[in-house]
Amino acid sequence: MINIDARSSKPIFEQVVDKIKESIIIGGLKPGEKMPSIRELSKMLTINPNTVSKAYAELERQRLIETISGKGTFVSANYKPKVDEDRLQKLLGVLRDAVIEAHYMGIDKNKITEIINGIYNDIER
Amino acid sequence: MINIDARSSKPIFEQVVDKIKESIIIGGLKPGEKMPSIRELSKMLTINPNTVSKAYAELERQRLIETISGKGTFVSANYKPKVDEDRLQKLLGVLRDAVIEAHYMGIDKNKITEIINGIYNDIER
Amino acid sequence: MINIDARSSKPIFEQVVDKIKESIIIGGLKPGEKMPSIRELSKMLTINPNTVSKAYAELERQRLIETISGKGTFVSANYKPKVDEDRLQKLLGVLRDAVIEAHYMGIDKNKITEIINGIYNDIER
Amino acid sequence: MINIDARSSKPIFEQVVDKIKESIIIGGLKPGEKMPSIRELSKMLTINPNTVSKAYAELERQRLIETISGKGTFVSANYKPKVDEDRLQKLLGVLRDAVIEAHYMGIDKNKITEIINGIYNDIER
DNA sequence: GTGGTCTAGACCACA
DNA sequence: GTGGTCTAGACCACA
Repeated sequence: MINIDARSSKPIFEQVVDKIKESIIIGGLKPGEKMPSIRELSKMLTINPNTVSKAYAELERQRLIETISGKGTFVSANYKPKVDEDRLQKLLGVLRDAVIEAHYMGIDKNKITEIINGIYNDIER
Repeated sequence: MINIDARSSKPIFEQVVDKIKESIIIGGLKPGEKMPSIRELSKMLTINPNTVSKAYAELERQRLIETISGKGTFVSANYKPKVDEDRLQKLLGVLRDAVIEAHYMGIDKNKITEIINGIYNDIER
Repeated sequence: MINIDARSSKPIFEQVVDKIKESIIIGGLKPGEKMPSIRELSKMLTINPNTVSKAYAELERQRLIETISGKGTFVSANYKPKVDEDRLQKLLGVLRDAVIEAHYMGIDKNKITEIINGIYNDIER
Repeated sequence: MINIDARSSKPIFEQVVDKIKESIIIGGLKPGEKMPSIRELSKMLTINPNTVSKAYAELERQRLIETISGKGTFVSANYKPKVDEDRLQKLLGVLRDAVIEAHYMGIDKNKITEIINGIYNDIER
């Protein structure tokens, strides 16, 4: 289930994008499966259809979902990982900042490793 | 040295905050050491003094630096890690999103662990 | 043979129109030849009959095919090129946009000329 | 100058994108130069700011322009052509369709070559 | 029913 | 002043 945190500084459309990406990994949404329509999802999340539309557009750009004209939106059946250099640099930056942030919270390397392991346990089966 | 990327989507004041936090960990800035004044740093980075001011305010809020009126700003000599629940949750969220993002780039758990190790090697001595 | 890409942003009926126009040029469909019925073609392509109907209507409007009531639909035997001003302007616009797009992909005039030649080799005999 | 054709089937935001791409090639907009702000351009074209915003977002995605937080949007100083396979296939498809369309308008290979030459004369100096 | 586009209007953080 | 996000509401082509 997708739950939106309106107080978060992360934009709503981005929360939707991230939650859907997570759902696909966890298996809640399966390759080829039909996504809820923009109108349906906007009602489920009580957010504006335009916001869902923006999230879907971003997911389509990343090739995670595909739109079939007049029929709806579907989880891509054949996603291929892409090694975009810019995205990689951004990821490295985010991880670096996270490690620094953790340090000032008293979280050391061992605890970070534990956390990462926990995330993988949570996501993979 | 601090280098700012004006084209980044990360706000400049946040870049300054993060770079200074990194400097303190790496040891470029030492506990008790005097920080450059707002005017000095704004000239060094060719950014607006208000932006530096905002960064310093944030660092002070986090107790990483201290301003002694009439004397200047100093790296805190006795920083104590704080485990604010909100900050912790945010960190967990960032790491989770990073792992998901990595997954779609074809970066698996082993590579993430390598990357984390690399960051610690880079930061700690 | 006609292959339809449901994921394409080009509407299916337009794909059908374009493929048939191409078939006629290449010679797969000859002047005077009987076209498959709407129902037949819709089954062959596994698309909605309404969609084929729309495509046929467009082709008939362009005088490329003719329906003889009770007998079926036929490739026009005596097509005469028309230089509709609107269509010409549209074509010029499309070509201009294509050249601009090519430019930003690092494709120069010589390569464009090669590509155009390749298309004519592919289409004409 | 950018002029919008409201009756065109090409979406307004796409017309803006294409016109700006053309302007950059022709030299009306130079690398590093400041773009009109979203509000300014929306007034100039008498279209909604959101529409301009969408166009700018697309141009930024294509790395043709860059946003500097709080300062505005600028033409990228160091654009590097990208050879995205999907974009290339789309370009080939567009050119193929254009050639077919031209054929039915009585425009042959020689005339197409003339037209292409004309476009390059118009665009390059 | 489906997604795509557009307008009008508002709010916000950043510099 | 600048761009980014979001809502409300409308219209449209496609299947």
